[in-house]
Amino acid sequence: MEYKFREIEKKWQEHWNATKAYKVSNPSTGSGQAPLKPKFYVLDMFPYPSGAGLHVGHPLGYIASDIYSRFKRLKGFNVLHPMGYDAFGLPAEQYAIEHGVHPAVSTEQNINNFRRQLNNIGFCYDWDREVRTCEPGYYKWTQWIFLQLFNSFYNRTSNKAEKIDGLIAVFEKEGNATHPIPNSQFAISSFNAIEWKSFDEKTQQDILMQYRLAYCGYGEVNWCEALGTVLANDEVVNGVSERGGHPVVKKKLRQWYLRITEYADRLLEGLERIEFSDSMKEMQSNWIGKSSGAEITFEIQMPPLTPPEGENRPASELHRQTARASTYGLLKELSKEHKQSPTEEENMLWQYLRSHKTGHHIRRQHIIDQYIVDFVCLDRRVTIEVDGGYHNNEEQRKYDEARTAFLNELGFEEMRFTNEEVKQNTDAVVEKIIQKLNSKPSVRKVSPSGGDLEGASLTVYTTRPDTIFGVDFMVIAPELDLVDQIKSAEQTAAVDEYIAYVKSRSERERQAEKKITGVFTGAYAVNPFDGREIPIWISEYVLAGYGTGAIMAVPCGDERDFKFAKHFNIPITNIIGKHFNGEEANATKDAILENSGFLNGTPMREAAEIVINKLEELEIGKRKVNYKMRDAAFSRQRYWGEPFPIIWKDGIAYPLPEDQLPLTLPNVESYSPGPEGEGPLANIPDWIHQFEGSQVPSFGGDLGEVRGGALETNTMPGYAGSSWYFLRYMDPQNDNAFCDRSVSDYWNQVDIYIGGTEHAVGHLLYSRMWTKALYDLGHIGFDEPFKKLVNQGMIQGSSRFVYRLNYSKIGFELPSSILARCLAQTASIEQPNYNYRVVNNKFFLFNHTDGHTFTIHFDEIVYTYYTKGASVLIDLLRSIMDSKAVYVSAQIPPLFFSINKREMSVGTSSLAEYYFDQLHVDVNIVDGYALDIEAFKKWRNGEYANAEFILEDGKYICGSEVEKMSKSKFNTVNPDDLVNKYGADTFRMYEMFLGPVEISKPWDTKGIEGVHRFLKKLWRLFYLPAEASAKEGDEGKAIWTNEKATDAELKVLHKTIKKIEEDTERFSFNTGVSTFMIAVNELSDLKCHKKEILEPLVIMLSPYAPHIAAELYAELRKAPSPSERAGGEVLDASFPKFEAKYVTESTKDYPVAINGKTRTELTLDLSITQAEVEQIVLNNEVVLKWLEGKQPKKIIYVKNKMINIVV
RNA sequence: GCCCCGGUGGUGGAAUUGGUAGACACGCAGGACUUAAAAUCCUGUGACCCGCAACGGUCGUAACGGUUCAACUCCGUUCCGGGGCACCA
Repeated sequence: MEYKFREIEKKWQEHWNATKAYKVSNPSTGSGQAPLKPKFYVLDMFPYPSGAGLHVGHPLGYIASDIYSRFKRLKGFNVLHPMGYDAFGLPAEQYAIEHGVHPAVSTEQNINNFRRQLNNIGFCYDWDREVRTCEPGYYKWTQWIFLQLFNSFYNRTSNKAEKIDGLIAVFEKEGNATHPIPNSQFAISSFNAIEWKSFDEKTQQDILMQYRLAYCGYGEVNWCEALGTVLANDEVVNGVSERGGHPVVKKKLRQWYLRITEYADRLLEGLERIEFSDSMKEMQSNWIGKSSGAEITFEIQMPPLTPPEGENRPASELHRQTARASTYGLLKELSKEHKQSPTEEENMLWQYLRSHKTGHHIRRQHIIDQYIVDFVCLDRRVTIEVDGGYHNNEEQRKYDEARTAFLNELGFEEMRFTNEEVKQNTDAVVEKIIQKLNSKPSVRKVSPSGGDLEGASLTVYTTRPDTIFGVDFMVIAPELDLVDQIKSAEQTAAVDEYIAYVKSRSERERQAEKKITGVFTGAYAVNPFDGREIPIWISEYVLAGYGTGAIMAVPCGDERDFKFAKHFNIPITNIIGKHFNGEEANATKDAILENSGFLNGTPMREAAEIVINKLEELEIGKRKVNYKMRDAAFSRQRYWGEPFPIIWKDGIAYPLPEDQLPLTLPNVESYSPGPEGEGPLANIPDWIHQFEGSQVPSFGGDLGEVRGGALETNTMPGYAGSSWYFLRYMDPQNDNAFCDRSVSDYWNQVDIYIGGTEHAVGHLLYSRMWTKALYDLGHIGFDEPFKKLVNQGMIQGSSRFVYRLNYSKIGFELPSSILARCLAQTASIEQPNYNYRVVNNKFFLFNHTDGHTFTIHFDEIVYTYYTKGASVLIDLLRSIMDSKAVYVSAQIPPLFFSINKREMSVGTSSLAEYYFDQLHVDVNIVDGYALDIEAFKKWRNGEYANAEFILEDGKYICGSEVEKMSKSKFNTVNPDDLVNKYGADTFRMYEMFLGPVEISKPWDTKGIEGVHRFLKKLWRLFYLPAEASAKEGDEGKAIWTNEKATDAELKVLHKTIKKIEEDTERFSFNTGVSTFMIAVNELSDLKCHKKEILEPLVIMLSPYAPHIAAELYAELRKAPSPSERAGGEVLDASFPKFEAKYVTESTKDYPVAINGKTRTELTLDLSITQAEVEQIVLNNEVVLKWLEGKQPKKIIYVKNKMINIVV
């Protein structure tokens, strides 16, 4: 029998399909009996079913995981090894836009194609567990989990996600004192219980939105008006869209976010408990980017105020810091207390005065000199007091009068109200206040450009507060509103121009830019410690989203700041003495500080603490732990994604009740965005308003019911469905829960997760966060999804290029030189009778003295010269001249030059690059580097059917480059073709044989023959090859025997068992394959056809080459006598057991080195001692020769390794 | 620019913990079998040098430097390639 892989593979695939051989059952379902086997969960990263289908790069990881799954099954585990599709995504929508095919349709087709291709390769997936994120039965639960996140907040005290109802209860009892708002920029920072209750629903919900794990905010997107879409960063190149080159601008849109930042510490901590590679962990922790330092507030320089008499403080402090230094410390505490326990009346009034509601900025419990006032508007110099009953007594009145007088002196006018007034006539009181405020002149600081400087200050985050005296300039992100506020009149034009430039830049470009750019705003900040004025710049390298969007630049200690200072000639202060050489920055922490005011002489390492303490004491800064990671944007202005189960009414987001899920995606006619850049769903009013009129329960129950408003029109991003899919595989058909808790308790974490490093910081962080949130909320019992991660390298494509002469780039020079050369070669054209000149930069116009003229196109000159040669060109010209007829240039076919002919034809390589278009050509019509010209002419429906070629050595040699494997680069190799030609088993083993799973490498089909030969050689251990049969009818006879194996054969077997087991366990499949090859080579040499050896070999091989192994195993077991046949398939066999006794050796061939260089070999007993070794070695002929009579200094003997003699 | 990974014969790669660099395979060359081809088998194959030959020598893991009895492996610097950088998945 021959190795007929097609028959065998088809037979077994059908058999496994029919017998549901890969069906995996859950402990509590099915027949009910709990599996006795331990579980093992092997998972591949979720594929996106692209229209291009599977190429040979995809199955690399799938084959690895398949081998591992089958191996674990042989080892006695209940293995979960599912597959499904991350089916929502941009490409399908893009395809829909371009071809009008609904994404659901194209996605379905793509999936079917994927699945067919996967089945071809013989994977052991339990297809009953397949999931697709775009199916309502799946995204129902994506939406459900979103609602869990929406209805939760992160409790920083208990350090976990909790129901937001609990937070509301706390607010009602004690305000937010114990749960500060995560977003420090939010208008309301703190409130007490009374305040909370006095807020209207909108305000309350706005506040709660600041806590929710899934929340709504605003973010900038790349908006392309021409394409009518939001673009990804990598779709924007140099400020224009990659497709079409249309302008792209930043646009602020309402976006959903996930509050992943609250999990930053736990995501870091969790890394210690999972087996990811160190580099992967490093990438994640770099992404999270935890750092500690300080947030420092710098006042922005004001036009000088007249200081009160006798006061000698810097003007900059006077505006806001109105307290007297001597009593400030005491009053500060008192002020805080007052703020926390306001009287009822004060609180009532505050609700009307806060947040600029009066049109003025009002502060409460503010310290002015030695007094605390209830409210003050510093701008209009008005104080407001709400008096309680005790203000009626005489002593108090005197005190109040003195205080009023004193404040008047400082320029403040005082307003007094009684509690009763406030309580009974709040509106009138507020009205009075507003009138008063409006009537007073503003002492507001206005920047020269007209910007409002009231309260303007600059907060920076720094990890090096110790360098505060080395700050020579500030850099703020150009997009901060503050820039408009502070820019000076002179700098306005420059600033605006720069901002326009930055708006056109992607974030990536801004970070990667080597060129130093920036503009001075004209404003100055004031160093709080020495009053030094520091110029404020804007530059693209500071991003608004990082830290506070502003940095303090210390050029002597930071390379980037240093270069910036040098470039713009900003003087540099050296605070680190000899550590700074003026040539480059030095980020040392070892220096003793100089030029640093009160820090002079302090080591830097101690200074940071001192500065932070001082900042906190002066209330101009605070200790701060910062994360580079930002909250994850969780919405897309797209159609093909999960709709949000959210209804908007009056600016409040109401969650859809769970019984309304799934909220299904409607059909659309067009995929263009809504009028304001919203997603395409905005164009379907019927869908948006489907809950109009129906009642939607609102929050908490006690707020009553809300009549439905409009549905959210954004959709969820690609990572929504993929952040939790590994849970759905466990319980894919469950309609009552995303995954039954008992089921997830059984399958638990993914034991082995296989995928590429490109997901290092996206998917892997998001799914870790979702898992932690689901864990916190009690839905699952583990908080890390993936116990062990194996990285898979990319299989790159080796692209081939052809070089087409670009006629449109041919100017006057090249054809002229060709013409000149030809004409010079021959006198046969009567040159005196003809002259020629160039017309339209496209033609040569020939003039004969007799008046005859004709023109010939440059292209034809060039084409004729290169394809037919100089003499033909001359003949052509002459015949035109002779005929004296009107000449029309011929149609010129495309002309392709073999790679090495380009440069030779045009002179230099840069000219070659200019004149020739480099085009990708399908690698499948190139043999090595030589183009199959006939196939090329038929390629792309004969687009190049009439092409002509300039060859070298009779061949067209292509250019090549290693690139990502992609259909658009025509460098994909389809696994189907290879499976057809060599079989799935060969294909699987070859992919593994290419090299380590985790290494990227270009695909090359060449070596696949070797693997195929190996399988054929294996086959010949079982069946007599035709040519070896002694007599007719013997061909393909089974030749295995029941003879007892020899020691040598057993040694081969057990050596192989050990190595295969180790290699498979550590994912070293390439060495595994070569181990099989070695074993088969050795067994062939031994002429071993013994069942005792072959059966375990076949079992070991079955994870790698399941079809051939199944066939041989089945055949072995039914022959030679039927009585010996045992039941069971190779799938459920047991992995053979290694026995050391067959492979132990008593001697070893030791390499003997002199000074580290191996000179000879010695076979020594393993039990030999150092002294014996020395004796033997020193009597060895080769050793003696190398010693040249010298005494060895030392003899190193490492047992079972080597011997080294040091001379 | 920042972060991570990689670089070994003509090619893919092996060397698992610092211990004989190049396993296994492709390709190539030569040979056997054959009318021939395919298939199969055998031999050789890092570079250079010496030699009739056996044997032997020198160099060699991107480049340079260091640690060590010993470095592909550890450390430092540089170069090159790949991945990621927040709306590709």
